Amino acid sequence: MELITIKDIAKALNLSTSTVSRALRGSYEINPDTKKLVIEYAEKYNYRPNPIALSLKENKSRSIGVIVPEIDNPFFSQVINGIEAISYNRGYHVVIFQSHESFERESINLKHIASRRVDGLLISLAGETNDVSQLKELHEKGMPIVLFDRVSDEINTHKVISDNFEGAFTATEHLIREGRRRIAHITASPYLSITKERVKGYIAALNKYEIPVDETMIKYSNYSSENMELIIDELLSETQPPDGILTVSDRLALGCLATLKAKKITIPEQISIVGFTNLKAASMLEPALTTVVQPSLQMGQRSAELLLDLIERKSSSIPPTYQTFKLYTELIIRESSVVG
Amino acid sequence: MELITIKDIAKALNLSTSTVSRALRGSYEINPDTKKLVIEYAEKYNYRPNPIALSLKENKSRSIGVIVPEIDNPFFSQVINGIEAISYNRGYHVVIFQSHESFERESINLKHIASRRVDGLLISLAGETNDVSQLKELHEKGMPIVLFDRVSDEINTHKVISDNFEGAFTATEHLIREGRRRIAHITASPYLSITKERVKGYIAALNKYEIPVDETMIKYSNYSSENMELIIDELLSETQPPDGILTVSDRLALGCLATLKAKKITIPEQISIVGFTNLKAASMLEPALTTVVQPSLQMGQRSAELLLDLIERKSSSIPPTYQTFKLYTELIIRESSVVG
DNA sequence: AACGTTCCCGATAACGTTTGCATAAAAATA
DNA sequence: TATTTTTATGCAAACGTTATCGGGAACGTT
Repeated sequence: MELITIKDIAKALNLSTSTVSRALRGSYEINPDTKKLVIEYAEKYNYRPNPIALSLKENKSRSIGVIVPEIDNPFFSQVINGIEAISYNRGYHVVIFQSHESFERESINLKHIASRRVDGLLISLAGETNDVSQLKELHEKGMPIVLFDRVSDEINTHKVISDNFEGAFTATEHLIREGRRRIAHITASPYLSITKERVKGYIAALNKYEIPVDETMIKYSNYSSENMELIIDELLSETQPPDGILTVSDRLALGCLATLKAKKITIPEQISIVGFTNLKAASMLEPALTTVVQPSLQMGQRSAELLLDLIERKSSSIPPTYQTFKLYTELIIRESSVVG
Repeated sequence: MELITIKDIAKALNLSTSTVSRALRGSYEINPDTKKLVIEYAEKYNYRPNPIALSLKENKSRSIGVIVPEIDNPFFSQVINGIEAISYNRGYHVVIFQSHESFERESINLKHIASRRVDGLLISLAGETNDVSQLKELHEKGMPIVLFDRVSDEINTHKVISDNFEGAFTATEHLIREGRRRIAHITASPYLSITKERVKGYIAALNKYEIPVDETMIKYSNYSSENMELIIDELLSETQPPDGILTVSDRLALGCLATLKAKKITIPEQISIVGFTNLKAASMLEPALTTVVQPSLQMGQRSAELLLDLIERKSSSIPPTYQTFKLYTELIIRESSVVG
C-alpha cells in the first residue's frame, strides 16, 4: 500500500510541502503553472490525503459509532441501513459495535468510543443496562450522542423512538375488539424504555375496555427459546389461560409462534397473536402474523441526521435544544389475530 | 470530550512527554517513584491514549472495512455478526460499507478504503460488478483482502465460500427425487461466483438424472419484486411450465413464495420450492420452506480470522499461501418440496 | 530612486504519540 | 580522588497534514 504523500510530491517537484498542500486544495496564492504541475503529479501517482493525519490535525475522524444489541436482528439491521445511507451521503463512516444485550459489553464498547475514535455515537441500550452513568458521563464530556429505540430519561440529548405506547395500545385494542379478554403480554427486559412504554400502552387499552389487569399475564423474557417455552407453559397453566398474546420483538414473536405451534394450539382460534416485528416474512408465516411495524429505516435515517447535525454544529456556541422524535408505528392486521 | 493528553500530564508533573510515555508503558528505565506518580495522575484524570495519533505513528488503524451488498439481509447481517465477534476479540473495529449491489457504489467505497483508513478489507462483491480491476489493484498495492461468499477468480487471496455447487446439486437432486422433472432455477446476477457455481450444481443434478437442461428455465433476477412477478409469469406461460423451483437468496425465495401464493398456485403440489436462504422464519412459513442453509456466522468468523492473520503477518517476509475455504451447506427439507 | 503592492512560495509549528540519542546526576569502581 | 558505569530523564525527530507567518522577487506608483 505504498501510498504517496505530500512530502513525496514536494520532494519530486522541488517544492515545499506547504506549496503542494495549497496547490492541491486549489489555493489562490499558488501560481497556476505550479498548481497544474502538482495536481498532475498527484493524479499520476494517485495521491490520496491520509485521513488519519487529517483526523489528528482536525481532531475529528469523520466516523460515527453505532452500538446495537444485535446486528443480526431485522429491526436493527434495518436501522443500520438507514444510518449508513445518511452517513454515506454526508461523508461519514459507520463503525459497528454489538452489546449482545450485555451491560458489560456495552460498557467496554463505550470505553473504546470514549477515546476519540469516533465523532459521535448512536446507541440503542442493551437489555441488561440499568445504569447509564457511563453514557451520561461520556455525553457530559462533550461526545455528541443520539439515542434511538431503547432510550433513557437520564440522558438529555436527542432521541428517536417509535410511538411504543400507541403501538401497544392499538395492538391490544385490536385484540380486544376481536373479542379477546384475557390478553397476555410477553415483553423484553423490564429496564428498557420500550418495554415500559409498551406495557403502559397495553395496560391503557385494557383499562379503556375495563378489563382487569393481571400482572401474571405480563412476562418479561430474555431472548432464549427455552425461556419462551417456560413462559408459555406458565401462561397456559393459569386457571384462566390467555386467549390473546402481544409480543414485542421479532424474536419473541417468532419464538412464541413456534412454541404455540409445537404445542398444537390453534392460532388465532385458541390464542390470537400480535407481534411488534419487522420481519419481512410476516405476511407469509403460518398463520400470517398481525404486526406492529416500526419505521426502522426512518429511525436510522433520522437518528443519523440528528447526530451529524450535532457533530457539525458542535463548534457553534448556541447549545442545541434536545428533542425526542416519535415515529409512528403501523398495525398490520393479518390472520393471527382475526378469527374466521 | 476534554480528554487529557500525555502533554498535559507532562506539564502538570513537570516532566517531559517522553518520560510520561515511557512511564505509562512501564519502561524499566523510569524511576519507580516517577512511574507511580505518572500512572496515578493518569488514572485520576482518566487518561486514554489517542488512537488516531497512534494510528498515524504506527501506520495502522486497528480497524477493518467490510463491504457487503446489503446490511439488511439476514445472510449478510449474520456474516457481519461473525466478523464483529472475531474482530472484537482481537481488538479491531469494524467499519461497514454497503454497495447496494451497485458497481459504482462499490467502487466509491473501495476508493475510501484505499486511503488507509482501514488495515484490511472483507468484501462480498456487488451483483453488478463485472470488473474487479480496482479491487485487484488495491490488493496488489498491499491491502490485505479476504473475499467471502461472492468471490472472484481474478484476485489471488484468501476466500471463504459456501459449497454452492454441492448445495444447488443436493437441492436439485432432492426435487428430482421428489418426482419433479421440470425444475426452474431463479438466480441472482450472472456475474456472481455464487450464481455460476449454483447453476453448475443445478445442471449437474439434472444431468445425473438425464433430465434435459432448458435454458429458458434459468432466470437471472435482480432483487425487485416486480421482476419476480415477470419471471414467474414467463415460467408459467411456457408450454411446459415448471413443477419445481430452486431460488438462491432470502429475497428471491420470499418473493417467489409470495408471487406464487398470490397466483393461487399450490405449493408443493403444483410447484415445489427450495430456497437458498438463512431466514430464521423459514420453518414457520406457509408452507414451511425447504432451504439450503449457509453457515453465515462461521463464514464471517473465518473470514475475519483470515484477514486479521494476514494483517498481523504483513510484516513477515514469507508471503502467505492463499487458500479458498469451502464451508458446507445443509439442506433442510420441509413442506414446500414434499408432496403428501 | 524609493517606496508600497502583489504574487508566490517556504519555514515552522501544531495535532498526540513513541523512540533513538544525548546527558546530567548518582553510584560504583579503581 | 579520579574514572567509569548506571540510572533517570530530556530533546528532537517522526508519522502526514494544514495554517500562520514571513519574506524575496517582480511589478507599479510617485
